[in-house]
Amino acid sequence: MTMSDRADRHVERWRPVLPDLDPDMEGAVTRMQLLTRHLRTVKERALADVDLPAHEYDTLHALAGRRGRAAPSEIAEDLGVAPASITARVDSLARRGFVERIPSSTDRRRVDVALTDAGRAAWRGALDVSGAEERRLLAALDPDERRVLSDLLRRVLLVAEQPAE
Amino acid sequence: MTMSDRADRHVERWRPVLPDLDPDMEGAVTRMQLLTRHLRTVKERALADVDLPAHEYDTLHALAGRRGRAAPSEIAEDLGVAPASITARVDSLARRGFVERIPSSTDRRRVDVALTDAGRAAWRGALDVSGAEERRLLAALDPDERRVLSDLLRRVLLVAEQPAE
DNA sequence: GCAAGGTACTTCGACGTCGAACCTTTTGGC
DNA sequence: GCCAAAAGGTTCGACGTCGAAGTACCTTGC
Repeated sequence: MTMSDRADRHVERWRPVLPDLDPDMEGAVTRMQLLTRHLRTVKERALADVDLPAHEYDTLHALAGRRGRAAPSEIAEDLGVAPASITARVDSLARRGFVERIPSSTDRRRVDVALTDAGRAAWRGALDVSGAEERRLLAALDPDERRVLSDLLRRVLLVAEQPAE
Repeated sequence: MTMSDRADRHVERWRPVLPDLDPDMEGAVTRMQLLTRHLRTVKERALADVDLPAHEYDTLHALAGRRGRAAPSEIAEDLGVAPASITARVDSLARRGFVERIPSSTDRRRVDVALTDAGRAAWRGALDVSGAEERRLLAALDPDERRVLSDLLRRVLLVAEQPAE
């Protein structure tokens, strides 16, 4: 006697139209999409309180994951966005003093983006609020269940990484 | 001895920087995000082959889920986008003859959007290709496992639907 | 040593999205 | 009945994203 969530209502609404819909498949996919979207919007709101657009925070985060220094193309790769998008992000962050562009001395095509002290501080300050909702949601499961969830998703993701044949 | 996926590598790369990261939490969230993004891009490519932008397909799909007729605000609600975005979508679909705008006779503020025969045919034609990747990925799990996955995700989503306290 | 091709980043133009403002119509109080 | 408030849809302007073109530089092969 567990409660219905929005995905259950979604499946219920579609069943009359598409009778051979697998409720567990559609349910799982729908829930992943809803959860991903939910986490994104809650994170955006939380970061707005710290006056940091989500895409700028993500850029700082990617930099922090590379020890504070990376090429624009590396940031783009890590974040899964087009390299062209990084230029504007770095422009804003540089204007705010959170990063600097450091031209490479060995290869003059390259530009390293480096986190400043202020940038690292801004990142650290936003780190907690940005992940708070993830922790709140996953607290619904105990550690063993989270392991099971993570393992099931790994098996699905491995198929996604396999190029369709 | 199961294989590593991209989320495992992600967690591995971050552990030195953030030692108190829970691998299963971060892994589960990262996998949901990667899977959602993967499904979106594969769907977009598949629909492009049928010459139908994903956002237009989604609009047809939402209409089909309402028996072929709905108000713009209802479509927006179902798709989780702003009502303002629907106007342009309906414009394109109407130009292609897939929907028509039908002014309500009882409430002259309202405009119903109605699927035409051509629109329903386009939707039906795209329906298979749009869901193919979901079926391919989830075939990695057997039916019982999909049920477990779906149930775990439901419990997480139910917390998301609860307004933070 | 030099031309051809590749690489790294940026610029440009088109597109989809959104919140806010706008216009019309309807509803609710009085 | 009338007038203020709300509701439905569209328009507007700003923004972020992307692919493609552009620019500068490096590397490879001869």
